[in-house]
Amino acid sequence: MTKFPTYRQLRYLVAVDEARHFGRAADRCGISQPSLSLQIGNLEDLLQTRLVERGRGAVTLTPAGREVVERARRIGEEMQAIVDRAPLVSRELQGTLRLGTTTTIGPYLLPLVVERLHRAHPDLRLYVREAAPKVLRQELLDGLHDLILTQLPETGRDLLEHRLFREPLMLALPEAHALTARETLTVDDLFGLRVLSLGPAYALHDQIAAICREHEAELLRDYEGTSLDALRQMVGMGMGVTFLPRLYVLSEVEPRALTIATRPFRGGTVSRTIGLVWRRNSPNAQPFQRITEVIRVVARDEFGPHLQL
Amino acid sequence: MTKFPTYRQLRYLVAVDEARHFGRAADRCGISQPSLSLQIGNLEDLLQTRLVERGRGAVTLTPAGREVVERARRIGEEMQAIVDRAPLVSRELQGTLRLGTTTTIGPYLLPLVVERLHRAHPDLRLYVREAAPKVLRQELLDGLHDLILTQLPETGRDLLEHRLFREPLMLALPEAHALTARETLTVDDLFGLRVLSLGPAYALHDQIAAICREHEAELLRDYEGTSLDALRQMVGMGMGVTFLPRLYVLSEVEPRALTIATRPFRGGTVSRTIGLVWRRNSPNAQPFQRITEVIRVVARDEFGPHLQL
DNA sequence: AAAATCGATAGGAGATTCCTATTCTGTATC
DNA sequence: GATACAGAATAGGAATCTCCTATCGATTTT
Repeated sequence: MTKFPTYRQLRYLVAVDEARHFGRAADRCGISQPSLSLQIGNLEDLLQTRLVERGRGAVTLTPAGREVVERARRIGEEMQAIVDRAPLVSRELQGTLRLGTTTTIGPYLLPLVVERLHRAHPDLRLYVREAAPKVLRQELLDGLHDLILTQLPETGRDLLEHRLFREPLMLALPEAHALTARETLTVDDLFGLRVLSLGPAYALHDQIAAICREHEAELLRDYEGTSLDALRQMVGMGMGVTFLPRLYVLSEVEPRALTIATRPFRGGTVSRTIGLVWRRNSPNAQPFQRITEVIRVVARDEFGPHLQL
Repeated sequence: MTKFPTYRQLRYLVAVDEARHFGRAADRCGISQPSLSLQIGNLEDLLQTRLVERGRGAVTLTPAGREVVERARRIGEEMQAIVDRAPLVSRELQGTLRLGTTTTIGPYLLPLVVERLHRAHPDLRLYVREAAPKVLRQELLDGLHDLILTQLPETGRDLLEHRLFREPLMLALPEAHALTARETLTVDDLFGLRVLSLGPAYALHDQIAAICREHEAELLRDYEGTSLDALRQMVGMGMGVTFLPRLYVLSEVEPRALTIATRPFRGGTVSRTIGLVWRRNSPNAQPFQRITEVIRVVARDEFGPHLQL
C-alpha cells in the first residue's frame, strides 16, 4: 500500500507556486506560515524530492515541483467539479441516468421522450438499455439500472412503481383471416385462435397466456421470439395471430413486404399498463418524478387518442 | 473558502464502487468497516448528496456517486503519476527543463544537443529560451530558467558555473580589407581598427570592449545590434570589423549575398569561455551534470577541431 | 425462532494538523 | 561591522481527524 499525498498538501503547493512566497501562500490558504512550511516539507519527504527551491528573493519550484503542480491543478479542477456538480446531479436532471426498458415499449416511446428531455435538460445523459421485463427487474435490483420503463405490475417490496398509462393491445392477423372483416373485436372472438407470443421473460407473454387461458385460445409454444417484429413476421406468414401493443402498431410508418391486419378490441378491455419502476430506497426520487412527468406529457401530446391515460 | 473532500474519502468511495460491499471495501483499504462507513458518510454530508444506495443485497452507487467516482478515478491516476514520477524527475533526465541560452551560442550548438538528448532521454522536454547573457542571469535568479547556457564567467555567490569549452573568436572583415591577405592574425593587428559590437547586455560586448581598450582599437558605438547576423551584415557593408565566435562562423553553410572574410588569431589567445550555470541551491545538480556531459560530448564529436576543450 | 450478515452508531486511543512562539539565515541599513 | 529586517524552519502544545473495538438494528438465512 503506497502512501499518497493529501489533497490539502497539493493545494498548499499550488498556493506556493502562485504566491512564490511562503507567508503569502499561507495567508491565501488561511493557515499560518509554519503550518504551510510543514506540509510542503511533508510532501517533499513523501515524494523523496525537493519541490520548492527556497532561496533569497523568489521561491521557485523545481522541475519536479512544476510537474506536481501541473497535476495538482488538474486534481483541483476535478475536486471543484465534484463539489459543484454532485449536489446538482442528485436534485436536478443532470448527469447520467441509466434507464432500462423493455423492448416492447422503449423503441416506440423513448425517442420522443429522449428528444424532449434533451431539449429541456441539456446536462442530462440517458443511457438506455433494452431487455426483457423479468431481466430488467433483476438488473434494477442489482443496481445496473437507475430506473426501468416496463409493463406493470412489478412485484417486490423494494420497488416503487409509477403508472404512466394503459396501452391497448390489438389483435394482429394475417390479411386473409376471416376476422379481418370486422372493424372491432371482442374477447369472445378469441375462441379457438392459434396465438403466437414472445418468450416467457416478457410480461406480455404472461398476459397473453392468461388471456388465452381465459378465452380458450391456443397458445403456440413452437416459437418464442424476442422482438415484436419477429412476431409480426410470423403472423404475416400465416403461422397464427398475436397481440401487438398500440404504439408498436402506430410506429409502422412504412408498408412492409409482408402486410398484416390489426384490429382493436371493443371497450379497451384488452390492454397492458406501462410504468416506471425504481428502487424504493433510491435517493433520486425527485429527478425520477420529473422523468415520469415528461413521459406522461409526451404520451398525452403525441399518442393521446391511442392510449388510456 | 469551500470545504473539499479528502483524497482519502474519494479512495474509499472508489473501493466501495469496486467491491459493492462496505466490509470488503474496507478490507481493500486496510481499515475497519466502521471507519469506512464513517468516511463515506462524511463525504455524503459534505456534498449534501447520497452517493451510495445501501440496500439489502448489492450496494449501489447513485448517479451522483457514479459521477463522483468517475472523477475520483481521474484524480487517482494523477495522484499515482505524482507519486511515480516526482522522484524520477529530480534524479533522471525526465520532465521539463527550462534552458536559457544566449543568442550567440544557442542556435549554433543546441540543435545537435537537443537532438542527442531527445534520443537518449525521450521523457525529457527542453524549453529553450533565448536572451542576452545579462538578462539570462537575472531570469535565472528569478527562477525563470532552470539553467542557462552562456558565456563565462557569471558573477554571483548563488550561481554555480560549469565550464564547457573555450571558443575562439575570429576577426570578421570586409573582403576588401587589407588584413584579408593574412591567413592568421595576432592581437597587434588590431591597432587602429574600427570595431563593431553587440549591445552591452551581451558578455561578448564587454569582452570586445576590453580587447579594444587593451590593443588600441576603436569601439564603434554607432550601432549595437542584438544578433550576430546583424553584425555580419554591417561588416559586409564595410562599416567596420568585428569578432565572431567560431561556431557561428562554422554554421554559415550557405554563401550569402554579402560575403565577408574571417581570420583566426594565432595561439588561441582571443577566445571566450562557454559554460552552463545554475543556482547553487537548485536541487537538480544531478540531471544538470548529465546535460553538461552531453554538451561536452557533442562539442568534442561535432566541433572538436575548432574548440579548445 | 436462532444464527448470520451487513451497515450504522458510540466512545475512546492515536495521528495529524494547526497554532503561537522562537530560532536560524540570509539581506538591507545605519 | 553591528543592528535591524525578512522569510523560512523548528519546537511544543492544543484542537481536530481518523481509526479502532464493541455494539446495535435491521434483514436474511437456516
